Amino acid sequence: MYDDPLTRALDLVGDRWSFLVIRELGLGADRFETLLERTGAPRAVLSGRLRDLREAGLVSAQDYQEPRRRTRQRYVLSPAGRALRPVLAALSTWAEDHTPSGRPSATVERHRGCGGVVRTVQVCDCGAITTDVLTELVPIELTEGAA
Amino acid sequence: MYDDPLTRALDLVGDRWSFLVIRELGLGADRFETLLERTGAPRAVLSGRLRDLREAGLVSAQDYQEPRRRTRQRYVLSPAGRALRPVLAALSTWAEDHTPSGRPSATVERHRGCGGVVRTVQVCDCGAITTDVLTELVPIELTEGAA
DNA sequence: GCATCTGAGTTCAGATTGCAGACTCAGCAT
DNA sequence: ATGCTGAGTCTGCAATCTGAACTCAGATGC
Repeated sequence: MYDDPLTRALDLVGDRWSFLVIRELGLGADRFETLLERTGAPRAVLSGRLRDLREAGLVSAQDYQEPRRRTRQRYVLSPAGRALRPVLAALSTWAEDHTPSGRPSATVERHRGCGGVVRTVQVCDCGAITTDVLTELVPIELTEGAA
Repeated sequence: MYDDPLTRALDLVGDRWSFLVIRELGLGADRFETLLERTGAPRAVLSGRLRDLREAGLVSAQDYQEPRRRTRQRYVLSPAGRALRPVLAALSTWAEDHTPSGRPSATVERHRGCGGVVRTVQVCDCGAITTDVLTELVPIELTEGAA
C-alpha cells in the first residue's frame, strides 16, 4: 500500500514459507529436497519462493556437481538474505517468550568469537541497551496528516 | 510443520496484514476505520485478523464511548503484542539497508530516557555487540538426525 | 541399447484465502 | 421518519495453496 520499509520488506518476505526457507538456507540447507523436508513446504510453493527470492536478490543459485552425480542447483543466501537473520532471531526470541512451550529454537546463533548464544536487543544512540521495550521505549508520535 | 518458536510465531503473525496491523496499533491507531486506512487491508481481512489476534492474545478490545457517539471498540496491543515491536523494527531496519529507496520508516522508535533513535542489534553472552551478522556470527551446526 | 533411479521441478484438480464493493445494523442527529 | 457514521458481514470472482501425479535429464545397472 504505502511505500515504506516495512511494506517493502513484507512484499519480499511477508509470508510463512519465505521466512522458513530463509531460515533453513541460513542454517546450511542448500538443496531443493532438503528444503522441502525441513520447511514442509509443498514442492510448487518452494519452487515459486526460490524463484521469487532469487529475483529479489536474497538468494543465489549455483550449479554444482558431486562426483558421480549430475549437476544440480545449490541455493545460498546472498548478503542481503543473510542480513535477515537478526529478524528471524528476533521473531524466534519473541515466540519463546510469548507463545506456549515447544522445543527450543532452531535459529539460535552463536558468536564467532566465543561461541556464546546471541540475543536480539535494542540499543539507543545514548548507549542504553534494553530488551524491555515495554517500559523503556516510546513509539514516535503520529503525524496525523501524513496518510 | 515442526513445533519450534519460529513456526509458532509464523502461525500467529506470518502474513503481511498481521504485521501491518500490529505496527499501526503500536503507533497508536486504535479504531477499525483508522486501521483500514493506514494498513490498506480489505475490511473483511482486517476484521478477521483482529479476531485472530484477539484470540491469540496479542490484541485486546475495549468498549469505549465518545461524548455524543455510540459505543465502539478500541483495539490495543497486549504486552505480548507490544513485544513484537523489536521484530518490526528489525525488519524495517533490514529493508532500509537492503531494499531500494522509499520513504523513511514509520516504525522508528525512540528511547524513553533520551529520545534517541533505537536500533536493533545482537548481543552475545560475552558482551560483544554487533550489527555485522555476516562476519561475526556463525549459525549453530545442523543436527542431521533431528528432523 | 534399455530400464531404472534420483533430484528438481511442473502440472493438475480441488479447497482455501484474498479482494472490491455492496449490504447490514446500531445509535445519534435533524 | 430519514439520514449519517462506524463497524462490521456478505457476495462473487480471482489468485494462491495443497497433495498427488507427472515430466525430464543425467547417472547407473544389465
